[in-house]
Amino acid sequence: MTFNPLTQESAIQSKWLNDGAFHISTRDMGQRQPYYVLVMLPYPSGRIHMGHVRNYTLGDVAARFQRMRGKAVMQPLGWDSFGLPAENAAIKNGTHPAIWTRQNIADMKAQIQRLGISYDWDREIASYLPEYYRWNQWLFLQMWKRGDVFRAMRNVNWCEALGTVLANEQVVDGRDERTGHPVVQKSLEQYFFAITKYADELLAGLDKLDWPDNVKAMQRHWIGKSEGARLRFDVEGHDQIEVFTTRLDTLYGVSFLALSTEHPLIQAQTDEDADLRAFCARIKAQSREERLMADIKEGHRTKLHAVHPFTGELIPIFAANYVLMDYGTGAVMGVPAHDERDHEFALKYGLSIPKVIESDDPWQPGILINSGEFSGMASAEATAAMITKLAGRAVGAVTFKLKDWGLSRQRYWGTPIPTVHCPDHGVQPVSEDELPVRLPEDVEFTGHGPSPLTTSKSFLEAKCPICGGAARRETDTMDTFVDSSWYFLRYLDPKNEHLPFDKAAVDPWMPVDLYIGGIEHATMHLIYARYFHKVLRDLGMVSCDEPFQKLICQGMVLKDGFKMSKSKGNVVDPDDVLARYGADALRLFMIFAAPIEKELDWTGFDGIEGSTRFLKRVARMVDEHTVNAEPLPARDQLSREEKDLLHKLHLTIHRITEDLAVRFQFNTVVSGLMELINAMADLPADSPHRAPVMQHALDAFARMLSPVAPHLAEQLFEQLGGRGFVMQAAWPEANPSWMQADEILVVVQVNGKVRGRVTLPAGATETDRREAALACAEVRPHLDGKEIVKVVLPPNGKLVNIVVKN
RNA sequence: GCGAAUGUGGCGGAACUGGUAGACGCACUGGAUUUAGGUUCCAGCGGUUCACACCGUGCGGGUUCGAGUCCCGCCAUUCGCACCA
Repeated sequence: MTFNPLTQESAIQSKWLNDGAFHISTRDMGQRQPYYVLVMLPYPSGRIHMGHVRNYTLGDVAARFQRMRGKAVMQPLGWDSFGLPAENAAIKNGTHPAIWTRQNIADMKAQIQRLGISYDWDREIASYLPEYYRWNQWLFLQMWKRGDVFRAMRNVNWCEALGTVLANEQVVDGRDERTGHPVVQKSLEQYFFAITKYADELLAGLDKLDWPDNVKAMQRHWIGKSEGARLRFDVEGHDQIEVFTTRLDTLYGVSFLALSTEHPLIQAQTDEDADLRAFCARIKAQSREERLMADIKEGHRTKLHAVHPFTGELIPIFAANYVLMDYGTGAVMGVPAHDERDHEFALKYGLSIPKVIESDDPWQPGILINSGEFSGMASAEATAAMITKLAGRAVGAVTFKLKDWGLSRQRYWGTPIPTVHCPDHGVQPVSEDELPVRLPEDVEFTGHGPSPLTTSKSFLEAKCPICGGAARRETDTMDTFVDSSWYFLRYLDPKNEHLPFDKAAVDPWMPVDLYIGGIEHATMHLIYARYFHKVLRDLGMVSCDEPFQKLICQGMVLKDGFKMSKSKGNVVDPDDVLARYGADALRLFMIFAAPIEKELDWTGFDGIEGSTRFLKRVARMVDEHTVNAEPLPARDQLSREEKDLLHKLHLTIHRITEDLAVRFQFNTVVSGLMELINAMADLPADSPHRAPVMQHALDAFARMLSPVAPHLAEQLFEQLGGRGFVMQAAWPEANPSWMQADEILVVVQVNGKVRGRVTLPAGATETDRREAALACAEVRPHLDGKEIVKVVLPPNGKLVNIVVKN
């Protein structure tokens, strides 16, 4: 049979689908161990790109390999199908987001199916469907009951001209990216998940995960745990100010307090201090980028003074642009001698810089000086002593950079937040039996303007669950990160009409054994999903602590060194490649061309031509082979070349198995297969037991090819007389006795330089090796006239190093 | 600035516990087959050199019988964070 992927691949795909070969359920798990392979929930943009192809191929190689090794493999796919692009498309084309989304999903699904990925499509989910998002709402209500949801004010990007809120990516240089209308910060009351309650556990849990170190480092940094103390200063004529500091030991070095411009005390002062008011207004007007770019510390001296708790000295209070309201207490004690930022600030405003720590590095802890009774103590000791002495005015405290998760979006295309606003009872959750709160259909997409939800009469009218009176339905929708924070659990029980999922359905499969996706989700998605999982655990809905045991982050697919993008015009469409070369060649290239975690450069079609060449060569070799049912002859009857080939075969089985199961180094799986084919091609045509030896080798080869190039592997397996699907056949086992060669090549070095090679029987002793090495003809000239100091014989038996001196 | 990672032929990369550096592939060169192109097959392919030999894994040092691999100090690139008190 010729190699003709374009016609054969779809036929094989149909056979798999008709046979239900990708289906899995807890019931038919039986004695098999579970293996859950997951790829990150894709956004249905309508077209797959090479990044998807790489991602899905990597997952499928793992899934198909584990299936052949006898695992019960769970590999689902679904759609992250809420979000802004659908609304933008609706504005542009006048198509309802649901129609656009449904069509995109259908298109992308067809493309993915042409790749031959072994997804169990019966588990497909889509977050835009009420059957899915009702459970977002249900989970929100459970979290509301537990106090995991709260409402608070937060700044949003507000465009007055359009009367709407914009996402960060819609704001460029302080203006709406389309219309150019100015955008300002406006405070709105919004919903938050109290993720900081779990900050400590989210940090500690990282240690147990088999994740890339850089991702763990990014999460640790994001959580940003910082240990120190909170300390209250008295303020003349006002309430106390609380500061957070990690260096309470420097307290005698305080020469000013710096407060955020948004700090309540500063805000209160703006009424009577016009200059301060102007300063705060100017700082507020600066965009985030401007503040970062400027990189200059600015402050404004208020008329207020704090009192030093030990010395009673008066300390000036400043409003300063470098103090953030949403970290710590929004106020810092300025210690110019021992903090770089405070130092810069003090120099600018002519403040004193008293030195109170003796240390090699002024910014680091050391021994206290000029600090009253604490002088002479080490920093750590002094901190503890000061807390005691301050008698309740200071307490040890921990602060996190992690912020509570604001989930409100002022958008249409998302999960409606299931609450109502009652004039008498405030914000109330709707009752569970009212779910789902559906998105209304009677809406128009006019372009910019308020969310269509705010104009839908049918949607807005609701009843208060307390008094039954008229209430206004909440028009905020949920961040789409909510959808992707628990979807991997819904896959395990996708049709459940009573719960998001049944504990009994998810426990056998969780945690996910292998999660593959891009590094861009290192913080947000991967922290939110971990948080949700811990909440679900505390709700008694799952048993394990962490959702994703092993994580692999694939590198990007580039073209000529650049990220593929429409604007650069360097996009290679996977469909074009599929149409010319077929799925197997594309999959093979994706696996072979670079290590998983590195960038993969699509250098042109040369690479995939090479993959095709290899597959054709493989197909030809099987065509030229005559199927043979004889058992493999005993080892002592085989020729030297036959034994060499079988030796190579079993070494390769061992290596490929390790690379797939343990090392997750997939590119060398392909090079191993290539080496094996090269070795088979070298077997002489007149080799005495050629047919049974080749049968044995080709059979194992077809099985090992199957995860990477599953279509051709099916065809070859059938040609070789295999029964059923190769994808359901057993993975070959490396036979340890065949991994031992009869003869060993021993490298002979003189003073560490390779000078010769000798071949010895496998059972050669150290003495044999030493003698053979010293007798080796190529080595003799390097020994003549020299004194042999010693002969090193490493235990691996593959090398001899003769150390000589003149 | 802080943190992390990575530096190996023309290119992508391999070398698993310190033990033959450059597996495998791409590109390239020569040859065979072919009317020709393509395909396929054979051979070559780190540098200097006729050769012997020497040099060679970012640079400089160290440990070792032996270093791409371990240690110290630089340099470069990439990524992440970036006033986090």
